[in-house]
Amino acid sequence: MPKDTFHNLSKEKKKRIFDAAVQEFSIRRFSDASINQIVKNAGIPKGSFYQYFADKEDLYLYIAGEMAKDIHEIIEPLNPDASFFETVIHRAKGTVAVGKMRPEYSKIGALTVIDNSEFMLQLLKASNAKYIEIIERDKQRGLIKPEIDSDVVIKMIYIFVFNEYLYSGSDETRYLKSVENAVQIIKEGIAVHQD
Amino acid sequence: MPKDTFHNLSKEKKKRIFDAAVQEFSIRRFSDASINQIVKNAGIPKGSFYQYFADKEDLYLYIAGEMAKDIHEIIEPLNPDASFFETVIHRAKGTVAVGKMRPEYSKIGALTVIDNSEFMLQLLKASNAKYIEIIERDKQRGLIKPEIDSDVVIKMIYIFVFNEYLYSGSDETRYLKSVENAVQIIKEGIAVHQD
DNA sequence: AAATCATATGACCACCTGGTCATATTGTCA
DNA sequence: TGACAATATGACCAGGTGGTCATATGATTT
Repeated sequence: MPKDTFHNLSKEKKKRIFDAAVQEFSIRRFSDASINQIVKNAGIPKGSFYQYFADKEDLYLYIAGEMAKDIHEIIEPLNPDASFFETVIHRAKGTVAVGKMRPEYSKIGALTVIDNSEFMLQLLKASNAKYIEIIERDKQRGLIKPEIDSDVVIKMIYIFVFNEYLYSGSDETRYLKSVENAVQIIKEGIAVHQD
Repeated sequence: MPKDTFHNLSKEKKKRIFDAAVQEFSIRRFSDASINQIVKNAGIPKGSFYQYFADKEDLYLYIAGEMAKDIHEIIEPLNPDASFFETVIHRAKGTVAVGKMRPEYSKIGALTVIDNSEFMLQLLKASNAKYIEIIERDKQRGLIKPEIDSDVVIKMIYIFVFNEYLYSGSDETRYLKSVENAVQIIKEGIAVHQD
């Protein structure tokens, strides 16, 4: 977490640093993002950065936390009883909605998919855990075949959703259609069909 | 393509360069691979490298071509009439087989999935084209629902297969099981079910 | 042997990275 | 005002990158 010196900064300066970091992390994945670039964008001296944050990971976690708050406000709440499939579509729509208001946020998310650093792996594992829970819950509810490997499903969807976003550019319609197609296929594949 | 000076080299020297490149490309994705490291591994001067190849892309394409020849010999031939699903499973088994004889080859393949450079995008597009054809053919044969977006299917599988390989480490059993699970799900999702 | 051409070589270039640290500046309290 | 602590600063470091090029060596031809 950021050091005290950072929290003591003026709101304006904190925002400048936040914005600079967001910009950099939305262009380059975490592993490739440059601290030099961030301090240049933020207009702060290099030495000051290390006065505020321990290192790049420290900064990233802070940024991720702040983004999560913003995103939470942008995305409309979803009925917690929604099925896994509904949840995924909702998430994709959320990505698009966020992408409209904060294009960088969605890009930062998408770039996680092509970062295989140990740091990112841990982060993603934690982040996907709640979706695994939803799948397991839907198995209990008889919505998803019990023999399905939830880990495989999550990975397929997570990886696809973000890869597709990464490469769709700004064509949101195409993106949502792709995701819906993918979800439809997986739904057919894992749902319990009532005859 | 490599310059004449490269082709004029002794077999031994060519092999040394090939091996060094394979080693580097199996550790770092194309974008991150270091020419400096390659010339060091190969024991050739930096200047000589540029005597042989125009740049890193030139080298990569050469390596990919040579690898393709080797792989073709390792993987047992598949009945060209095999369904798309059989083809994918066959490919995954091929990846494992290659991984046993030439572990670096499979790693190089897997690393393509986390490289979003323009160069790699073009390469993958070309490489996935033949699978798209197979899907389209299977639609004609009544094996796959005609409304399915073959592009989406290919991406889902390609991305999953290589991501999974990247993170499965050396656990081949787990890897093949994951792929089979994924293929099964997608098969359920896109196949025409005969009742 | 001399001249010509192909190739080999590594020092060098500009530019980047993450990180450090002595020094300068500012704020706070006595 | 003086003393002390907190913070700001950017020059600097070691190590990396892709790429160049003058020079040296070797092979061929005249």
